[in-house]
Amino acid sequence: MPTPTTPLSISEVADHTGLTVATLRYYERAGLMLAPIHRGSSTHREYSAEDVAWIVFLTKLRSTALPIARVRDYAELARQGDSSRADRLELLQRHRITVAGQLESMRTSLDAIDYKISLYSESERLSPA
Amino acid sequence: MPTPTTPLSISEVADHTGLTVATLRYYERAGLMLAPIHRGSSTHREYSAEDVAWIVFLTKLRSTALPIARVRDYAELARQGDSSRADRLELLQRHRITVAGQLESMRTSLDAIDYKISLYSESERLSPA
DNA sequence: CTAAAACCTCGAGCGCGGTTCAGGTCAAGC
DNA sequence: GCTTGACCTGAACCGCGCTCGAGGTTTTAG
Repeated sequence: MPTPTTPLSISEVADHTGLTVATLRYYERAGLMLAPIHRGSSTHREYSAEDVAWIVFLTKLRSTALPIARVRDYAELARQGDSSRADRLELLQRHRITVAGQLESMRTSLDAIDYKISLYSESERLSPA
Repeated sequence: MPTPTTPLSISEVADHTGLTVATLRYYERAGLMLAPIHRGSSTHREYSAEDVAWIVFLTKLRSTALPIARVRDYAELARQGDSSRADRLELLQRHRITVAGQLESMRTSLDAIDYKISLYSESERLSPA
């Protein structure tokens, strides 16, 4: 038997993911979900554990600055099933490279900022307030 | 004698910094420059070496996602001279902490993405195309 | 039964960070 | 001296990623 786990309301998912309910609805409209969110005998959304797991993962993609359009591409590929596996892998690998570059660039800039900070701290030491 | 070094035109600065001429003008209008760019016997901008050095540094601030409004704050402080040194240091240090957090969060998310990639690669290995 | 809280849709609005356009002025090469 | 390309200003416009508001329905607590 597959673990049933009672579905979550949109505000529960918001609490769990750190997104707002507005953002969750927006993401759905934007086609980022793997499947339309189930509505149980009402107009209210009921998120399954799988829905939530996907939202958590897509949030990680977003937090590494993957544009929403790319997340949608990924979701569309995923919806196409197994035949798209290679394409999905490639999308992630491409993104991995982009992120690595960003991290490196940020690290370099941070070094320059740290150097500037060290200059301030240095002259602070030499001529304290 | 202070190194005079012939001033640079806006497009030369653009080439040197990787910004566009439009962005350079936009930054100036937005109050990000330490001083208004000098105009030599014409309406054309003439960037000094100091101007360019500052633009390079502010670009590093921007590339670590410091909002333009904060860069302006920093520039305003710098214009106030020595009395603002402590405030400038604090601004940079605050930002430093923010960036460190961002880097850590990106790194964590990247790990999740790498894990996903490894899953794809793994099942690729088990059931190759 | 009722009132309040949570949910719904649709569409407009917003903040950020530039970018583009119109309509000129200026300067360097021929 | 004239053309051509770089430069100027001011203002409108854009893409992204949400966010908010209006107006209405549904669930839940008392």
